[in-house]
Amino acid sequence: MGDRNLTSDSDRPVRTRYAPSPTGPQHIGGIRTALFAWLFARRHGGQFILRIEDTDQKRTIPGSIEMILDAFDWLGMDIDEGPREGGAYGPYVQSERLELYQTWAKWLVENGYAYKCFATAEELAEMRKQVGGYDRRYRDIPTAESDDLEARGLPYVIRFKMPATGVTIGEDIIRGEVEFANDQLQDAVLLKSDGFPTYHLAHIVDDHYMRISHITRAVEWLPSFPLHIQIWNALGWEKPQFAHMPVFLNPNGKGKLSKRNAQFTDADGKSVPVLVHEFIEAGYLPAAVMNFLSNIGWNFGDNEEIFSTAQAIERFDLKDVNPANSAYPIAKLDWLNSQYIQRADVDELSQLLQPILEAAGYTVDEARLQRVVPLLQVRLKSTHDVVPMAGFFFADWSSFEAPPAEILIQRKMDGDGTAEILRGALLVLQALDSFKHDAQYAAMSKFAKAIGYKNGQVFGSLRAAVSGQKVSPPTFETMEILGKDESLRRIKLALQALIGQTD
RNA sequence: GGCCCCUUCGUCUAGCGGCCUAGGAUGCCACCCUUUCAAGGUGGAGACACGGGUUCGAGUCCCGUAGGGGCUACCA
Repeated sequence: MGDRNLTSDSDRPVRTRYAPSPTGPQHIGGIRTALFAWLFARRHGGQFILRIEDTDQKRTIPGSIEMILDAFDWLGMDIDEGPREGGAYGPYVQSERLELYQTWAKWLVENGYAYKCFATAEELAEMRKQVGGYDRRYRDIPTAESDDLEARGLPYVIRFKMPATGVTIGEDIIRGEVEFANDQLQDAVLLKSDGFPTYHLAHIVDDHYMRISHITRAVEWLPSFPLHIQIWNALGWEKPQFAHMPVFLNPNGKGKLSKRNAQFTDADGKSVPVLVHEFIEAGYLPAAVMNFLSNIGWNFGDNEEIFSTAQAIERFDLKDVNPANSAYPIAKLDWLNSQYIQRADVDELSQLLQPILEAAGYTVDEARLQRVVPLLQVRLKSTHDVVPMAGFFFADWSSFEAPPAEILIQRKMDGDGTAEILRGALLVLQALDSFKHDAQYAAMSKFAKAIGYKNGQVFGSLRAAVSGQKVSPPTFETMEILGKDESLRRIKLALQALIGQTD
C-alpha cells in the first residue's frame, strides 16, 4: 500500500483549488494555503481553480471577490478557472449551483445515506445541553412519518447518516493515515432549511464536478475528514487526494493567527500585517511576500533562503510540507524585503517609489529619481522609507530652508567650528571643475585633513546643510544630484542660519 | 470534557537509524569596513520538551507524559 501517499503519480490530471468564503479582506493564512495549492498545480502543469463558497448568506460581504482577485493579482498567482476567468466546470460561485447540491442531497436521502431532520433550534439547544449534541431522533423514523411532517410544511434539514460503529481511515498526503472512530461523529447537516448546502456537501459535489485531484485545506478540517470520506463513499465517486495544511500561529506562538492580529503590534511596537492589503500598504514587494510565505512550512533546500517563485515551482511538493503549525515569522519578511529591494531593477523600483513620493506630496522628476534610486537600494526596508530618506530631492528646492543648528552641528563640534567647515567647503567645492562625487570626496578629505577635523565631522555638517537631514544618502552623491549651484546655495543658507544663531 | 493533529536554537527551518562534536536563515551581541543610515565581511551566544522502550547504535522508530494547536454550529 506504499503508493497511497504518492502525489505525483496519479493518473488524474492535477487540478487544485482555493475555495474561500467571501467574508472580506484576504487573510495571509488563507493565501498561504492557496499558494501551496497553486505551486503544486504549476509544478505538475495542472490547473488552479478559484471557487467562491458563499453558502452562508449571513457572512457574505459584498466586494469580497474583488478583494480576493486583487490579492492573487498582486502576488502574481494566476488563476486558470474561476468566477472572473470562467471555465468548463462553472459556475464557480456556489450560490449559483444550488440545484446541484439539492439534487444530490435528495439522492442521498432516497438511497438511505441521509435523512430529513425536523428538530427545531430550541430542541437542538436542549439536546446539546443534555447529551452534548444531536441525538439522531429523526434518523430512523418511518418514511411515511417524515413525508407527513414535510407535507405539514415543517422546516427541515438533511442530515448525513454517519456510520455508528467502526473506524474511518483517512489518507493525508502530509501526515499519512489518520484514524477516527465513527461513533465520535455526529450526523452532520448537509442541506440547511433554507435550501443552501453546508460546506460538507457543497465542497464534495463541487470538487467532484470540477475534477479536483488534490484537496488542500487548513488543518482545522482534519476532524471532519472522516465525515467527508463517508460522504464521498456514499456518493460512490472517486476520491481526490487530501492534504491538510499547517496554519500560522501568532508571532508569539500562542493561538492561531487571525484577522484581529492586524490591530496589534509586536514587541517592537510595529504593527503585524495579516491582511493582503496591509502588506501592500506596508511597502512590501510581492516577490518578497511570495518568498516569505513559501519558506514557512516548506523550504527550498540547499540552505537557500532567497528563491524565486519559478524556482519554488520546480521543487515544490505537497508531501514535503511540514505538518507542524508555525509561529508567524514576520521579522524575516523585513529582511527579505530589503534583500529584494537591493536586488531590484532600478527602473522597476523607480516605478514603485514614484507613486509613494507623489502620495507624500512631492513632484517627481523621473530622471532624477533614476539617479536617486541606486543610492536608496541598500537603505530601504520598505518602499515607504523612501519618503523620509529621499523626499527632499523632490521637494520644491526654492523653498528649501536650512536645518536648525542642532542638526548642522555634529557631535563634539561647536557653532564656530561648523561655520568654519561650511565656509571652507564653499571655497573648496566652488573651485572644483568636476562636481562628480568622487572629486568632491577627494577635495573635501584633503580639506578636512588640512584643518584638522575628521571626515565624519566635516561630511556630517555638509550632509545636514544640503539634505536638511541627519540621516541621508551619501553626501557627495547627494550633492552631485542636487548640482553644484543648488549645493552651494544650500551651504550658504546653512552658514547664514548658523551665524545668525551663533553670533 | 471527548476526539484529532503537532513538538529541533527566541523564531522560520535542515535532518527521512550510524555522515550530528545537530547544519542554514532571521533576530540578538561583538569586531572589521565606514561621511550619516544602511549594506557587506568575520566571529559569538543559542535547540533535539520529558520519561520509558526497540536497536550494536535514536534528533531520527514505538509507547506514555507534558505542552501547543484545532474540531466538537442549519460558519466555513
